[in-house]
Parts: sequence; structure tokens; C-alpha cells
Amino acid sequence: MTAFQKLCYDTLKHHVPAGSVTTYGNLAKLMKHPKAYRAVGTAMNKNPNAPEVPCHRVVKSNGELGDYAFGSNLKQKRLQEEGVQVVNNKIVNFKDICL
DNA sequence: ACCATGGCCGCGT
DNA sequence: AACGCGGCCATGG
Repeated sequence: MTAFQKLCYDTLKHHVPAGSVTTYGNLAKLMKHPKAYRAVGTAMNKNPNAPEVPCHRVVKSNGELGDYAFGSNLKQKRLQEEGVQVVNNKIVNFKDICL
């Protein structure tokens, strides 16, 4: 496990509660690596222990689900179980629940 | 050390 | 509103 990955997982775990979501780009900013959003996706893909580490709460900047290591269908399921509405592969009220 | 690839982003057309 | 395109950066071969 690299330091960068640990930073991703910790930041995510501490900054994004159930019921809300964030984006790869935003998570990168929170880590003080504003331009590493792409690398964040790579890290999420490695995804050590989901859903312990809530990588399913990280979505695209346009409100679409984005991908998921275990299938975007499962990502949607996980989100809905936390009360996040998803319709047509997009987050409902994205602007309101995105940090 | 080099190259390619990805759970991406924003801008321009 | 839908593409295309270049930029960015950690990983793996």
C-alpha cells in the first residue's frame, strides 16, 4: 500500500459521510493534490476493503456514477441504500449532496 | 528509466 | 447538448 493510496482512503473515510457524495477531483483537492484526480481514480480502483472505505461515494464531476471496481450496478445499489437517489446513471440533486 | 493505461476534468467546437 | 482533445499523475510491465 503506497502513501498516496493511504491518503486517498483516509481522506475519503474522514470527509465523506453516508448520504453524501464527492467527486474524484474534489477528493484530490481535499488531499492537497488538486491535479491528481486521475490518479485518485486509479487508487479507488485498487480499493482495499469496500465498503469499509466508501469508494462508492466518489462519482464524476458531472453527476454521473462513474465506474466501480465491482460493477457500477453495485455502486448504485450501495448509494441507494444510503439514501442517495440514482436515476439513469445519474445522482439526483447532485449539487446539493456533493461536498 | 521509458511507455502505456486508467473508476477523470474542463474547455473548445 | 454531445463529442473530441489535451493535460495530469500514480501504477505496472
